[in-house]
Amino acid sequence: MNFSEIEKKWQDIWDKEKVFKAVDFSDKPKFYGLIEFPYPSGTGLHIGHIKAFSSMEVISRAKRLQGYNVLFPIGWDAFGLPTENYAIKHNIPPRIATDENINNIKKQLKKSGFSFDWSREIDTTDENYYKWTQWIFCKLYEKGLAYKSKAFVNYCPSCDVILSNEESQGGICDRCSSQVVQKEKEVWFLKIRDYAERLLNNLDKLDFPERVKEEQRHWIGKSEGAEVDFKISINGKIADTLKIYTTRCDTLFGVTFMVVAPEHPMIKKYAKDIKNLDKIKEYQEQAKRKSEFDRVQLNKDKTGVLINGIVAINPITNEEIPIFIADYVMMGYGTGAIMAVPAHDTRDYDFAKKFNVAIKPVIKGGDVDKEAFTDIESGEMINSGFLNGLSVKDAKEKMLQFLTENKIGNKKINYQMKDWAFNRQRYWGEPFPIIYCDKCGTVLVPYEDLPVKLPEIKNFKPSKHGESPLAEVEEWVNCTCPKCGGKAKRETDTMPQWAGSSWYYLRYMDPHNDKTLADRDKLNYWGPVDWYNGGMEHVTRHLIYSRFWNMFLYDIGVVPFEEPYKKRTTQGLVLGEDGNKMSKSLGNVVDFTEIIDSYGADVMRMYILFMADYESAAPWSSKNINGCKRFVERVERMTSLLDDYDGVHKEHITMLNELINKVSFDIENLKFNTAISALMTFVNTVYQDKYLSKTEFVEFLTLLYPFAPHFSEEMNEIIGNKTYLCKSSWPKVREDNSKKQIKLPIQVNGKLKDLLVVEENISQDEILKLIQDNSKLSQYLAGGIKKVIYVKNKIINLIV
RNA sequence: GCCGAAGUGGCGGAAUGGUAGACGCACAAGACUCAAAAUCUUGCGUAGGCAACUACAUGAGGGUUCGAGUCCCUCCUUCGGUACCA
Repeated sequence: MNFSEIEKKWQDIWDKEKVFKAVDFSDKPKFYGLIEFPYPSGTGLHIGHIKAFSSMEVISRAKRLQGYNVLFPIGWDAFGLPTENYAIKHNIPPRIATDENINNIKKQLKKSGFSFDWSREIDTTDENYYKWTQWIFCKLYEKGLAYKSKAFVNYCPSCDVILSNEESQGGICDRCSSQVVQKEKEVWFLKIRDYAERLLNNLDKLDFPERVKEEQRHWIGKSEGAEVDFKISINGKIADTLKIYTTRCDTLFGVTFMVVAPEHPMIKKYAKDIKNLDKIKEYQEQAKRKSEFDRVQLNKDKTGVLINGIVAINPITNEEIPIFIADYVMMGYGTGAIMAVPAHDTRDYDFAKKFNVAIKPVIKGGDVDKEAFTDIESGEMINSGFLNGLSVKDAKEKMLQFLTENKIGNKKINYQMKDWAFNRQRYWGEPFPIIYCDKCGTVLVPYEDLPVKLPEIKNFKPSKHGESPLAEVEEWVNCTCPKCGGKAKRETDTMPQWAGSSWYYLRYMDPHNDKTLADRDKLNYWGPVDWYNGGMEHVTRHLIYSRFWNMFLYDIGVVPFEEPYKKRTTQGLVLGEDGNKMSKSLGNVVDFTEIIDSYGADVMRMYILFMADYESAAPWSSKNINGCKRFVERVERMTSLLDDYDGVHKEHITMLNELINKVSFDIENLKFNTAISALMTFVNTVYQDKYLSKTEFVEFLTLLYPFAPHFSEEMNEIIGNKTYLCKSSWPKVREDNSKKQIKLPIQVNGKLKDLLVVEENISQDEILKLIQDNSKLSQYLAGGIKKVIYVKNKIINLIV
C-alpha cells in the first residue's frame, strides 16, 4: 500500500465531504475539544506538537462516530517575540513571515491528517481578530482593571525589552537567556489580583489534574496573616507608623528588630533624620544593580545596613528596637517591611546572628543558640505576657483579637500573584486602543474606531531604550483626541504575547462575527470548552490569564459561563532518542516530516500514542516505531482471513465486546497506549484463529480509525464497503450468552499454585470440589482448610 | 528548603489490593528461500533442574492484609515546578 497516496486521497475526501465541520445549534450533543494553538514559528512544528494535538484528535474522531457534534478548531497565536525574532533574523516583515510560516505549518498539519474544522481557522494577528482583543482591553480599562503605573520591571538588556515575571523566571530572559535587570518604567497592568480569590476558589469545581491545580494554587500564593502598625520614633518623638505584614502575629513578643526593603518609601521621607544616609544610599544603589536573580542566589549571605537615627517601638512591649534596610525583604510583597523574630524565623535568625541583634525565644521547645525554632505544631508560648501557656494556634487568634481591639493591627490576606504587566516595547503585537491628550489625559479609542491597526513599517527592529519601534512612526503616533479634537499621541507599546491567546477559544465558537467577539447564543451552545489538552508549561501563565479574562467577560455579561475550561489534561514530552529533552544543541531532534515520508502519517500518529502513557514523558525510538508499521501491515494482510460469514461469529462476540469496551474506555481516559495494544492483541488472536467475518473486521477498523484514519478508511473500501468510516458509527457491544470459561488462579497461603479453567460465576463449593478432585492440588488440603477467601471470577486463596 | 510526579526484564512500557512483566522493540531457534530480506511459528525476568517444578524478584528497609508494584511509615535516587513570600 502506498501510504502517501492513500493519505492524500482520504484527506481530499474528508475535505470534500466536510465531515469535520462543526455545526452551530445542531440537535446532537456538542463536544468542544481544544488544543493549544501553535505559534507559527519559522522552524515549523515539531514532534511534540503532533503528540499534543493527537489526544484531542483521537477523541474528536471517536466522538463524531459516537454521535457528537464536535468542535475541534485550529488557529495561530501569531503575535509575539518568536515570530518577531524570526522576522528580524531573516529580514522579512513580520506580516509576511507570519503568513509564510502559517502556510508551512498548515501543510504539515494537513499532511498529518488532523481532523480540524479549517473553516473556523483564526489568526490573532488578523485585524478582525485583534479588534476584539482591543475591545476587551477597553472594557478592562473602563472597569478600572487596566492601569498604568510606575514600577520596577524586568528588563532584558539584550532583547531591549521589558519582560513579565513569568518570562524572566530565575532572572533569566525567556527568549535569549541573558541576565535580566531591574528598571523603573511606566507600564500597563491588569488587575488580575482582584480575581485571585475566585481564581483560587473555582479550582475546586474544575476537572483539572491535581498537579495542575496545585501549581495554580501555588502561583496565586494566598497567605493569611495580619498587618501590624509599629510606631517609629525620631529623637525620642513618635514620628509615624510603619506597617508590616506577618503570618506570625503570635510571636510579637519576640520581635527584636525590623527590616524594610531597600526601595521602601520611608527612607526618602525621613532622609534628613537618617544619620548614615550615605551608607544607606550606597546599599540602595547596590540592591538596584542586583537583579532579582542575584538577590535570590545570595540567600545564604544576608546583607543590610542599620538605619541610624530612627527606631521602632514594639506596639506590644513598647520596647525600642532597631530598623535595618536589607534586600531579603521585597517591596513587591506585603508592605515591604517586616517585623523580625529571629528566634522563630530562619531568615531573621541568620540576619540577627550576623548583625548581633538580640534573639528572644517566645515558644518553648527549641534551642535558639543553635538555630531558629520554626515548628508551629508543638510548643507553647513563653516570655509573651498574656499569651503565655497558649498553643501557637490559640496565641495567634488571641493576639489578632488584641490587635483589632486596640486598633494596632488587623487581619490581612496577601497573594503572591502580582498584577499582570501587560505590555511590550515591540512592534509585533496588538496596539493599545489608547490615546494621550495634553488636555484630556488618557483617552480610550472609541469603539467604532476599532481596530487600531498596526501600521506597516520598514524598521520594525526594537529601538533603543526599551521603546517600541512604533514610537518612530510619527504619522501613526500623532493623531487627534477623540474627546476634544486636539493634538494627541498614541500609546506606542503593544500588548504582550498572552493577550490574543487569552480569549481565542471564544472566537472559535463564532470566528467570523463582525458585530461582537462572539454571538452569545453560539457561546451558549458551544461553551464552555469540554476538554482542553495542553502543556504543563502553560499551566500558570496562559491558563490563569485566560481564566481571568473569561471571568471578567462573564462579569460584564458577554460570556455566559464563568470558567472557560471544564476539563484540562496535559501531555508528556516526547524526549530525544537519548532520553534527553529534544534540543538542537544535543542534536537529538526528530523531524516528523521525515517520519511521515518514510512511515506515513498513520504509523507516526499511532506510534506517538503507543510509545508510553500519554501523560508521561517518553523517549522517541526509531526502532520501536517499526512495531506500529508491522501492525498496520499485519492488518492489511488480514483480508486473506476473511470468510463469508454474515454477522459476528458466536465465539468472537466476547472478544469483540471486550475490544469495543477497552478501546472506548481507554480513549476517554487518555490510555491510548493500551487501546492500541488491545487492537494488536485482537489481531494476534485472529491470526491464531485464522478466520474473521467482514462485520467483525469493519468494527475492528472503526475502532482503529481514530488512530490510523487514512489506513482504516482504505481497508474499509478495499473490502467493498461503500460507506466511509468517517460517516459511520461507533460499534456497540452485543448481548453475549456464551458460557465463558475463565482461568481461575488457585492460591494456597497466598502463593499461586495453579490455574484452573472453570466456568464463569462458579460457586465456592464447586471450585473446592474441583480442587479436591485435582491430584496436584488435593495434597494441599491434607492438613485441613482453616479459611477460604474466594473473590468471584478473580481468585481463590486457601489458608491451610 | 517547600510542592508535585516517578523508580518494574537487555529496552519502551502493562497491571480497579487478586495470575507481576500485557503490547511492542531487541535477541535466539525453526519454517519458507539457492540465499538474503520480508513474512509465519516458537522461545525469551534471575538462579537451580533434562523436565515437571522450585526458589528469588517491581529503588532500600519496616508495617497493614488471606494476599502489596499498588495502601501506611522511614529513607535513597531521578525528573518537573517553585522560593529570602515575612
